[in-house]
Amino acid sequence: MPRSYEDACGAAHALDLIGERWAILVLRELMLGPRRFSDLRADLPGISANVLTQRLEGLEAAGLLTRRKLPPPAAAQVYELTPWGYESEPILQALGRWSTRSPSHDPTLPLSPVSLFLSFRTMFDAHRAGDFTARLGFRIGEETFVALIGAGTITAERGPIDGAQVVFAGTAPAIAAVVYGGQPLDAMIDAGSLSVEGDRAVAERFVTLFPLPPKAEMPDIPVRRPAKAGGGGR
Amino acid sequence: MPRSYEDACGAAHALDLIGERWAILVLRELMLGPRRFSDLRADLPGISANVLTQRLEGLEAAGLLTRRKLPPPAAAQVYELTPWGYESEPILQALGRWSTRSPSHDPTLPLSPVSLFLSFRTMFDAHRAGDFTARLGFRIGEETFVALIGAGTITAERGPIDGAQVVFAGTAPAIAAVVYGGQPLDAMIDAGSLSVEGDRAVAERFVTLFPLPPKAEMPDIPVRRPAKAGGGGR
DNA sequence: CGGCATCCGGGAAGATACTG
DNA sequence: CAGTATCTTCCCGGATGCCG
Repeated sequence: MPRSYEDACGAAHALDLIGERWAILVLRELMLGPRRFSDLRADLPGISANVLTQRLEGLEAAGLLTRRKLPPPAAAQVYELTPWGYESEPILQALGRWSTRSPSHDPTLPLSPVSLFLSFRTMFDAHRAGDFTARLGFRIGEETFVALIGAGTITAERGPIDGAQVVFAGTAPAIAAVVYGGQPLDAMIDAGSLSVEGDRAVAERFVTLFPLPPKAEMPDIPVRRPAKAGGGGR
Repeated sequence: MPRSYEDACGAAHALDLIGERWAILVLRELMLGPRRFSDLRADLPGISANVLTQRLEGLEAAGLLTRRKLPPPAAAQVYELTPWGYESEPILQALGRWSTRSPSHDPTLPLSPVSLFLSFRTMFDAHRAGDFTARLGFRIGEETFVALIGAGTITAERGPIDGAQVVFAGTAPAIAAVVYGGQPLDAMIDAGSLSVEGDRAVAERFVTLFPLPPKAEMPDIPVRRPAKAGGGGR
């Protein structure tokens, strides 16, 4: 572990383990189950192969994930979080919940499917859901996900969409635009960005269950003078 | 903001704002109220002045802190979190709570006073406290802090120790050794590492209210072969 | 194709020295 | 005390190539 903070504070130690660039986002992509190297790379736009390799090695050495060989014929290797690795989800939730108040957040950026479903877990409002009960399916690319709502709780995970009352099909950003961006479902469907099959009323209700808090106010920043010569060297 | 993750995920955006090295620890040191540049530097062992300057500028630009001039005679400048900045405490708590299960955590490292009191807020166990009520004072160096326990909640903040039933005096690591390290209060007092004045029974009860979870199990790491020649280059 | 190594350029972090 | 300037070191990110 190069460059530790050398600080007994728990937060500092956590950052020793997962504070390097991309590390937390790698955890995010593994939070809904094992993935392959190229899956991770595809859903972490901008990461380079060598950095991903380094992070996977570091997280493995820290005991946060293991690598497993899938049984033949799919002789691929997959990376999977350890139980302790899965326990890092509250960190992702705290980061995500806090940043929704950021005035500089840009919701038009790319969004991975895993991010979307973790955001459902994070932003679900039990009070708004009341005694609403539903089983929703989502088809995003080749993958399917299921959300189960009931008793004021939500589960959101990878899984088959069989038995869902309603199935959304589209990209993660398109679904996010409806749930978080206030885009009307009709408009998205008419535009061909999204398709919804099954109980439309359930779909309409679902998209109201994830309210965002108001943006934080930005203080005036009194102008910073651009550094004006002086100072020494060695 | 150089080097953004370009990802609409809330966690990724949070890391754009506070993911740089030291940034979260700067927030930590400001979490209990305004501090001066040299205070921050003293409690962030290892940070260099220019990096601290950069972080303060970045966090100010992001709207997380403001700088204020204290009124004369103390014409010093202080850095203070904005309301939104204070709202980042759950991130610190999630990091800290999660890392207590790390097998590699070293509690003998240095610990700042602010870290200690934030850890009280984080690790307080309401169930263990039951209907225990107390007012505790802490003297650490030149600073004093107060913890108030009652109705299954705790407050821990900077403040005068007047009216405390018991006053601890010592370093943050010494107090942590008793609360988290299982060191008996008597032993620490006899060794001169700590002094306790006032109601000893209250002190003894207090140090039992912050239990640590069990360490995570480390998976076997199947040996990584140390790279065996080959590979390319340009 | 998946995974990993190596080389390179740029930039952030760390250490040190100096200024107002 | 509160920073700023400079130098060095190391990490990140992109490109390329080898290997199973």
